[in-house]
Formats: sequence, C-alpha cells, structure tokens
Amino acid sequence: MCGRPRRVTATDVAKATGVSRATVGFVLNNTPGQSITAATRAKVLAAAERLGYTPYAPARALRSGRTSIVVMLLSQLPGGPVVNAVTEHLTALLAEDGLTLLVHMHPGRDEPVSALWGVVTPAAVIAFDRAWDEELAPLRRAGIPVVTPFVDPPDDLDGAVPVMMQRIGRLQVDHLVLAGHTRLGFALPDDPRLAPMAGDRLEGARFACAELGLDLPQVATVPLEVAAAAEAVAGWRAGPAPVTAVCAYNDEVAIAVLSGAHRLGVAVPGELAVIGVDDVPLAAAVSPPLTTIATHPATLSRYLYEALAAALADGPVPHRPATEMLAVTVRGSV
Amino acid sequence: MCGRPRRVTATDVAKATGVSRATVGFVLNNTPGQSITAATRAKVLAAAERLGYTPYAPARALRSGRTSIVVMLLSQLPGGPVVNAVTEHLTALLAEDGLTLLVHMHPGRDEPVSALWGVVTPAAVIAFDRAWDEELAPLRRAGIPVVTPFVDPPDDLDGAVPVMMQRIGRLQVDHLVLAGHTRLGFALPDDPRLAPMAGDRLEGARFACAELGLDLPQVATVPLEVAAAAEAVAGWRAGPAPVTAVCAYNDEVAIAVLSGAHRLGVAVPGELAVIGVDDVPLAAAVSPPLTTIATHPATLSRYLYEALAAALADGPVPHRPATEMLAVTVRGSV
DNA sequence: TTACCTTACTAGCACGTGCTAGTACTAGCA
DNA sequence: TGCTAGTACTAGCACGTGCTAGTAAGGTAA
Repeated sequence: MCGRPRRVTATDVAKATGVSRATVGFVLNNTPGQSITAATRAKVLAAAERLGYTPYAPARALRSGRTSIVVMLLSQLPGGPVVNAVTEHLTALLAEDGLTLLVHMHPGRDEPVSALWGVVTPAAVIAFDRAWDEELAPLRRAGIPVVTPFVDPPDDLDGAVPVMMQRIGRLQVDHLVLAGHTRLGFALPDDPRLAPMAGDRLEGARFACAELGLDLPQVATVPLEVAAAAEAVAGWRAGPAPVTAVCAYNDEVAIAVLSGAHRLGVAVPGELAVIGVDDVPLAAAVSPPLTTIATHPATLSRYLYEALAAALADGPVPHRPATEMLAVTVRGSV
Repeated sequence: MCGRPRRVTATDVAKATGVSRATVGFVLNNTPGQSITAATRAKVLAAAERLGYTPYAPARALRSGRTSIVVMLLSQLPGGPVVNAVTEHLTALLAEDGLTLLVHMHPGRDEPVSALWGVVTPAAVIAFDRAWDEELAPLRRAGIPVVTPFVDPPDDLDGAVPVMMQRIGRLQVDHLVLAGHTRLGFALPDDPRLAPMAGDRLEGARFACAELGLDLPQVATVPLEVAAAAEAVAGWRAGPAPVTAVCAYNDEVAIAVLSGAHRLGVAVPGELAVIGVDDVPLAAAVSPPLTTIATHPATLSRYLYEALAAALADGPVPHRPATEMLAVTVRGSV
C-alpha cells in the first residue's frame, strides 16, 4: 500500500494531542523555564508513546549544531582483545555522559577522513593511527576535538601510547633481569602492520638493556607457526653465550615461542624464560602459564575517556602516567 | 578570538564564486539535467576546494531522508578474530557502494535501540544478537531494513547463523569419526555470554552423534586455565570407556584442552584428539598444531553484504549454504 | 478601570541541503 | 516581427527540530 511508512514527527504528536508543536518540544525535552500543566504534559507523553515517536537525529543535529556521537577510528591492524576491551569500556563510560561510541575500521587505499566526515559529523574523534594526524586537520579546523593517543603530545609524554609501548618493553626487561637473566632475546611479530608498535616496544627494551649495562637484545621474527618458531628458538640457543630469556611482542608471539621451545625440548622457564604482553585469556591456559605484561584496559579506557571529556570541554589533557596501566602478571614462564 | 570557527557552507562557496547557492549545489552534486558552463563549474570547484567545503551530513540527511551509514550492532560477547575479520571485510564491501559501516558495541542494562536510533538514523542495521529482534521493530516500522543473521529466517534456514553453528558441531563430529573415533567429548567455554552459540554447536554435535549411532558427546566446561583444563581432560579419560576425541567450542578452548592434556601426559593426538573452531592465527603455532573448523570470514562477509544489499533494494535474501563458509583445516591434533 | 505580573501556551525563525519552478537571455524558424 | 526552444542560471520551498519572541487569559495592586 503505502510505499514507505512516513516517520512519526513531533508535529504528528502535536496534532494527536491538540497542542502546538512547540509545546510538544518543551515537554519532550523538559525545557527549563517553561510552565506546562501536568495534564498537558501527560497527554503529550502518552501520545508520543502511543505513536512511537523518536526525534529525528539529523534534524536535531542540524538545529543544535552538534551530535552525541564519538567516532573511534581504527586502522586495519587486527585489534586484539585489548582493543576490544577498550572499546567495550569506553562505550560504557561515554554512555554515562549520553555519548555514543561508534567504531569505524578504515579500509586502506582511499582517504578516510573526508568521506567519513561527510557522513557522520561526530562530536569528537579518537584516531588510533599516527598516520592520520594530518588528515584530521580539517576536523580540528571545524572545531571537532580529535584525540590521537598514538601521537606524542608535546607536554605530557606519559600519556602518549608510543611512550607506553616503550615502557612495556622496559618492564619486560626489568622483570627478566630481576629473575637473574642477562642475555635477552626479543621476538618480533610476522605481521608487517604491527611493525610500528613492535618497533616502539623493542626500542624500550633496547633502552632498558643499555641502561642496565647489558648487551642489546637479540632480535628475531617469530611467525605464528611451530616449525618457524622452533627455528627462532634454535637461533637464540645457538652459540657460546645463548639467550636465556625472551621478550615477546605479545602473548600470541610468546605462545609461539613456547611451542617452538617445546618442540626442541628446551625447558621453559628452566632453559628459556618467556614474557609476553596483553594478558590474553589464553595466557593462563597454556603450559607453562605465561608471565606477561597486563595492559589493564579499564585504566587505559578511563584515560581515553578523560582525554575526550577534556577535549570536549576545552580543558587540558589529563596527566595519566603510563605505569598505572601496566603491571606484570606473574605466572610460570619466567 | 572567534569562539567557535563557523563551518563552511555552500552559501559561503556561492558568495565567494559570485553565483547562487543552487548553482553550487548543481556543480558539486553533478545534478543531471542541468547545463552549467565549464567556466562556472571550474570557478565553483576551485572555491569549494579553497575554502575547504564539506557538505554537512545532518542537513543532507534531513533533506534527502536517508544516510549512507550502516550500523553493525554487537553485543558484549567478545568478538574474537572472526568478528574482527568480518568487520574488516564488510567495511570494504560496503565502501564500494558508498556505504560506511559503523560498529556499535552495546553496553548492557539500558535499552540500546531507542537510544542509538535517536542518534544515528542508519540506512540499514545488522544486529548480531538474537535478543534484539523485538527491540528493532521500531526500526523496521520506520522503513529501515534490519538484517539479523542470528535469527532464523523462516524460508532460508541455510543462511541463518544458528544453523551454521549447528553445522560446525556436526562437521567436527564428522571429521573425528572419519579419523576412527567413536567416543567423543565436547568442551564448553567458561564465559556464560557464549552460552547461546555454544549451545547451538553442541546441539549440532549431538545430532550428528545420534545420526551416526554413537553415544552422545560427554560434555565438560573447560575454563581457560591449565589446572582446570587438566581436570576436564582427566574426567574424559576416566572410566572403562574413555573419550578419545574432543570437539572444542573454539580454538581457545581447544588450546586449553591441549595444555591440560600436556600437563597430564596425555598424548595428542595419540590418546586424545582435539578439534577446534575458528582457525585462529595461533592454531598453527601451538604444539601439536590444531586441526580446526575455519569459518572463512570473507564468504560470511559477502553473504552479509548481499543480504544487506538485498534488504536495501527490497529484494529477496540471497541463498548462501552454510557449507560454503566452513572447511576443516587439517593440522596435527586429530 | 487600568497597569502590571504570572501562567500556559502558540507562531514562526533558523539550521544547510537537494531540488523544483521560474526567469532572463539568446538562437532558430516561419 | 512574432513565436517557440534551448541555455544558463536564480528564487525559494521543504525536510524536522530547538528555541525565542509573542500573546491571550486570569489574577492582583493602585
């Protein structure tokens, strides 16, 4: 019959109630400074309920000039469990402020920002890729705050993710050295998309070794495949002064190292200690259970939330030392 | 100085060019049936570029009555690598049609739809939780197509995800039986949020066993923790007729089973075969490498894309047999 | 009675866009 | 010369909302 069911507008509610559209608006928005009879208020609310009225988001945004949408821009790099947890926490935190988090995974090639920006008009943006900093300039120019945790803020280095990444590498080294190890290895992931983050973590490990007067860590790429991982382990164990402990880029890589060691009959942690990053659920389920750096997504999310809230209120970015977000989860692999 | 930098509108471009706003619209939208001088067109485009004009999404949506946004509604259950891959693929597929995929992870408690719906007004919605089917009724009433792959469509059972889940369980059993096993176990995940999907997979496995004349699989919950997993394995191995092969809910649980077996000295696959689901990157990196059911995210994504495209065009839902999306990846654990 | 205040509303503008209806001007043809 | 057809535009409506300015009715005070 009717090709497309027309949507219910405030005018429809007004007609059904017998009042003006303005009154409907006042009732539904609880506009302060307006005196509305209890009877009228009840009638309007009943009609709105009955007709199934929902304010039309674009019209509201057009009129008010802002939306309650926060867009989180992710690049292709596979957001592991940590990113998922952060998304979940941040969604809940923003929801308390009436903000809705929408995640957009950007497909490569063509430019993202201009396209996305012509489609959503968010109240704020969190961009998780340092390559986009320049592309987001138009957004900033239009007054939309952009939080880029992967780009160093000049005055608060502790809040930046690269610094946190370096601190992760440093923590790994500290923990291994505390356990008595002096000849360390570093296990890089195979996926080239992870190279930037891996580089930061390795940098932190290198720096820590240098500071402690140790040799720089012996670097190897460890694919997620038993035979290849075993090869890497063999490389570390070869020579007159073999590596006795390995910092893995993350728990996945760490588990691969574990498997490689198992295949070669190298005892963990007896002959080779392994420490991961992320504290993935599986970390407790492998044998031996994996000692790892937990990133505490809740704290990271709260930091992002506060940075976002500050940006929306034109306030200063909050100071949140990276150390609060990181903790060694000691299990059995070191 | 200026509190908030006013955004550049088509009127600004018109003023800068010296033409009317209508002309600007015709040029920027390439409106057919309009004759615009090459000179005017060039002037308008130059001014738009120079001023950094971007059409304002809410105004456009208000006028045209539709957006190019597709919202993917996820529930809290941790979207593992499969969901991530689907998101990535689907984003790319929709981008080819000029559609933007935005993912919203719904935080529990309060109702999602009415809130979200008052914020974005998408062109279509994919909802990944069967509980939302009723809540999405207002959307359908407003003419917004809603694809719910987790709810059985009455006429095309093969496209529904529950059926696919059951088929997964069935495939696991088939593969184990083909390898000579007759006494099977089923490893459930610990996370209660996964219960619905786990139930479907178990159902499929049960059905397959019944069809093949075998005893129903011996069910155990396997937490992601070595000791607990070992306990489950011990349970399977106890008694006069021990289980010789286990279908795990997914690869994570399967790896936990592997670890439990390893701790007890139970040889895999010699004494106990294990088959997972998902073909997670780690599956190839554990020892022994995990035989698993790969879900082929690309095919699943294309099915979702086609269902979406059909819904947007008021066409019929495409038929896509679940078997195309599933394949056994044979490694070493069976 | 008139001026003034409060209550309970209503009329209608503005947001920026897409697009229809209209207009001035020129060219072609009888 | 008059009439039509086409070109190259412009004026302005409509989308649904938030909100300001206005207005009628009723009560109080001088």
